[in-house]
Amino acid sequence: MPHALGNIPEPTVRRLSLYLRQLEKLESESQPTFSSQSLADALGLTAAQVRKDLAYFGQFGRTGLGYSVSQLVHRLRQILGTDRLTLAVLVGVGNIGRALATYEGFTPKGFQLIGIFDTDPRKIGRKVGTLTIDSLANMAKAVEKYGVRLGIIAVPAQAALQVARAMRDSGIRGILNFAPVPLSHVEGVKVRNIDVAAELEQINYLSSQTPDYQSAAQPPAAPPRGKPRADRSA
Amino acid sequence: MPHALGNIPEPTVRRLSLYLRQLEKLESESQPTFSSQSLADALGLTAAQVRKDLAYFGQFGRTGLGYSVSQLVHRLRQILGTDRLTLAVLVGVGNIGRALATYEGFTPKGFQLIGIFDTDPRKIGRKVGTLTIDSLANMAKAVEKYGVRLGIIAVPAQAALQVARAMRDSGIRGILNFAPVPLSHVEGVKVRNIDVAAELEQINYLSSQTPDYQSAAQPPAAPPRGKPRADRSA
DNA sequence: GGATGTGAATGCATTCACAGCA
DNA sequence: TGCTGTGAATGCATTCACATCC
Repeated sequence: MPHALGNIPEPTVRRLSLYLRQLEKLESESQPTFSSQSLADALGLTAAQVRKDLAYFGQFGRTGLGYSVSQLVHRLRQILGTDRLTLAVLVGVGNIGRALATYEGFTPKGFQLIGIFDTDPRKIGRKVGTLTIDSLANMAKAVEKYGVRLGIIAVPAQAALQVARAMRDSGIRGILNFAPVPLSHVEGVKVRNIDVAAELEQINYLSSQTPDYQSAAQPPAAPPRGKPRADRSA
Repeated sequence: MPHALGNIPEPTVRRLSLYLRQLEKLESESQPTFSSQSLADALGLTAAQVRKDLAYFGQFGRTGLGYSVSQLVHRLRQILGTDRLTLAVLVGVGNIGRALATYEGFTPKGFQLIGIFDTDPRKIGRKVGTLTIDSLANMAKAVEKYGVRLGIIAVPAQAALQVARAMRDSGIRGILNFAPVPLSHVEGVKVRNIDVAAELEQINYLSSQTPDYQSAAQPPAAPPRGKPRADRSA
């Protein structure tokens, strides 16, 4: 049986995207197979972790031989839902919204932005890339009409919650939120928050905890002997 | 003793930013104190978790009374290093880079972009916001001169690793990476990756695992009785 | 009564270590 | 020999539950 799925730990799911990236690279280099060790090395993880992650959704490797790149690419795309086109809308065409609206990275990954919305009357009607900014009031209609699954929020903080609910109520299933308010607990829709300022705070904290790389001009204080430790931050 | 610090779990650090956000909001509403419960509710976490997190760096609450908003805001800023100005540079002025260069969210959080760099000769010399795009070759000089701590990478995937190393070698301590390559294991510098396409994949996966909110017009299948569960995604 | 701080218990994710297969 | 798949062991983070104090 092709494994139950359904119960994969979140950290694993997060790594699947990384695996897919790396395997696509191998595919473009015509590498037919890979080992858990080689993939782990490329990403700074451990081989056991890679194996466990992949084993969650079936037995793909061949003992002694490794995994087939193309097979895994196929399966990972299936799991992440990028083997077919997924539609998305964007709300909020400010700085970040504009950048996202013209981002070329979506299409090759199986996502397509089919509508961009704002409430500012001065913006409505303007073109951004190939899309024309529409009134937020028309979002629900578009979502229903095209069966849009994902929403991207790039509005100011105070408007975010309201937009998130509107998206959910119109049938959207998942939200990527760039507004600096955590929307994780909005009921009925999966949200992931990207907060640039908060990320900077994190790095600022982390980097103040570690010694200066410069001052260790010598090989940076030989790692305290032991198996490679995976770095959690990713 | 004001607690050892130095050993705070990463998930906790990530939440500190959220706490700070929320407390700044309370401060602007002139709320003098808060309880672990109220903060937890606002963010979709549990009270015990908030208490544990805060207890990592001292005893701030008063039994029976709660915590002082202003005291905690002060301390959190200290910990996250946003009580003083932190300088950053940006490399790669494409779509996303341009948006970040004009993002107004940095300053109020204690970060300041002091230089933007690119390798494209057609871009060098152009102004973006208040800054003028400079040649990447001049980055190291600027970093040393001003003691810049943080770097933001917004270049194409294949250039990212090289830029990261250049940043590290010039003395930068932490990197926020928007290029779709994981740089987590670059030695000598703390990296956090933001990969928009990967985040969409995550949401796409997660949202395909849960039932449709619409079709559950009834109270969505009464949560299987139990204490509130914190949502990990944040 | 209300709310903190914290050991103890639980629950998960990671790592180990090895059997098994090509 | 090389490398997977996986139970067992470890290591952490979360949650519980309660002593403690205003």
